[in-house]
Amino acid sequence: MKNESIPEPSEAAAPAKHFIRQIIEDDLRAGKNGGRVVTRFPPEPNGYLHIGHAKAICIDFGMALEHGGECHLRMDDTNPTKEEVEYIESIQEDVRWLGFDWGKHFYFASDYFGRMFDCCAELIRKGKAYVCGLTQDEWSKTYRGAPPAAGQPSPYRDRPAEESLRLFEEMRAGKHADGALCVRAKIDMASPNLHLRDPVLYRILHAGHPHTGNTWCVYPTYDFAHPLEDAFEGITHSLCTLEFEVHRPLYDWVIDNLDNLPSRPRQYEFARLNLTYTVMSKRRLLELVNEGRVRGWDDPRMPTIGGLRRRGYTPEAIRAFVEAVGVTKFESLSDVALLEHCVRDDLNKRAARRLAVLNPRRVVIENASEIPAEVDAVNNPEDKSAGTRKVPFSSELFVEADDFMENPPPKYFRLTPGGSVRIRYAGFLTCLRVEGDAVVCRWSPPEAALKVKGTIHWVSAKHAVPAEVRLYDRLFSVEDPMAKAAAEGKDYHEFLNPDSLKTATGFVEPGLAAANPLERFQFERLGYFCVDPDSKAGRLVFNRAVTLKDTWAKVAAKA
RNA sequence: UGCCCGAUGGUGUAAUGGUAGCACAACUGACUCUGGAUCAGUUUGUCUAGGUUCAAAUCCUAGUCGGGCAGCCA
Repeated sequence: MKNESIPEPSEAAAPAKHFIRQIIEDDLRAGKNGGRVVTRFPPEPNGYLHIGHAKAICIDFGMALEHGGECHLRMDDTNPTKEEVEYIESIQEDVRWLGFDWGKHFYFASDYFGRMFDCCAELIRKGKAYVCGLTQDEWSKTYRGAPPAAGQPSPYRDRPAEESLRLFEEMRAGKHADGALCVRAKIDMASPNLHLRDPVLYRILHAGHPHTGNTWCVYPTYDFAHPLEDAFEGITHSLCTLEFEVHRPLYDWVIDNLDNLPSRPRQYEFARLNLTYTVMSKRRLLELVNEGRVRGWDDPRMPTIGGLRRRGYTPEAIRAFVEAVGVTKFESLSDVALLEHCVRDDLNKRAARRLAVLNPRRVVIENASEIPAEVDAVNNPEDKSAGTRKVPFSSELFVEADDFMENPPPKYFRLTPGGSVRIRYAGFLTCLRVEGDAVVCRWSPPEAALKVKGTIHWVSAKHAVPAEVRLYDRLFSVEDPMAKAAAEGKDYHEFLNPDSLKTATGFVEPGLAAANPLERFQFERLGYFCVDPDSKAGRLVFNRAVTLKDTWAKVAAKA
């Protein structure tokens, strides 16, 4: 049935074979890991997820999904002094919203504390780890050393295994204060890679843990815990960001020096996502919230998943963006315009069209007796199945103030004195005169087929419903606020965009009064908008996700 | 400073020794009851210097620039 001369459409749509896809597919071809692909997304529950995490989520879950594997969601909670339960819920919500499913594979690193303790004891028994009594200060100032110079061995390095084992048990039993002792791997004090100079495997932390409570007062470090978590869960491809590259030899050391681990995971690193006109670090985002620069973690200007969701961005758009950005080891700065393109591209196909006027100008129709009571409007020209709706019409309209000019510049295609325009779905208006704040017009039916160059949107003044419309723009006015601040010795706050939020009180067509929170629409000729959760019956609130492309704005800006 | 990693148009990426391609952005034009969408087109690129090779973005060496590491953070 297939016509061989027509190329497979899937070929053109095939996603880029980035290096991680390449590795996974090579492994599969070579029959590694029994043909299984198991990945994991391991957030530390110490903050809200942002679009940078979305990239990692799409890669972690995406690679598994694409190759018939599974992806585990794992809370990497090895440091009770930094983590909070509050975030565990929101992380799950965000991953789910992005469209990914971990099935039954929801784990906590802390669930493995018992096994990890045993692994550490095994290393001690083998003479590959020891309990060290040096203070942090002594270690970093006099023993660790700084490359190219080698470090000096800890005086405790050759402590007999039995003694270390006994002390390790005492650490667990709570007999020692925070920092008094720690367990170190015995690797190489002369290594040019500092992570191999007897790194800490276990430390004492007398702190309540959000998940294990007071069961433990010794906790494994990331470097010891992570390879174990991966091995315990049978992870095949442990994908993380570039800053862990130098940790990989230690990751491998842990796995290679332990017997009876159930699997042999491999770590691969890719570049994290950076976006223009925003900041991405948890610390900076927290500052913006705490300083009241934004209204909260889910403020629609924030690059958090919660913020993007509230702004009206779709999971599909975010996933398309991540795919478009690609996966490499190059630390790049991606243009937020590409994200916005993905949002428009998705919403154009799916969002129902509605009429709304943000900055009203009153129009009075003189031949009121000739006008219809309502008109038919197409819900989505990109999707016939969306159907049509009735929109009430009357002799008094609101149009956008920008759509009328008494002294128009050249190439202005909208309403002008003596001129005519089409009004969307409802025939034509010809401007007769201006009377006070009102533009007086004569109405003509669609059949009149007046020759006009423009179409403007409108709402019937007596039927329209008032709405608060929040117009968002970029949070910062420069592409790379952190880099610019560093280069110019300034504070990044100086580059905050003072106009990142403008509020308009507009009017929307009456059907919109019944819209649900987070429902998305295109307001014709204006952009894509989303019902804010603040919205209530009688007090509608919309967020602008993104404007429509506006070529007139460019022409006007040049003139 | 030592080690590790990286460098392709304005931005993000592809090309796996054999015609430097795609997307976004920008700019033209066509079309249009959204100055939207769509369609057609244009501009712009292999960090530098050597080497290997019939042939180098790709391999080698050196340099330049950028990023990372030097927590008992992750």
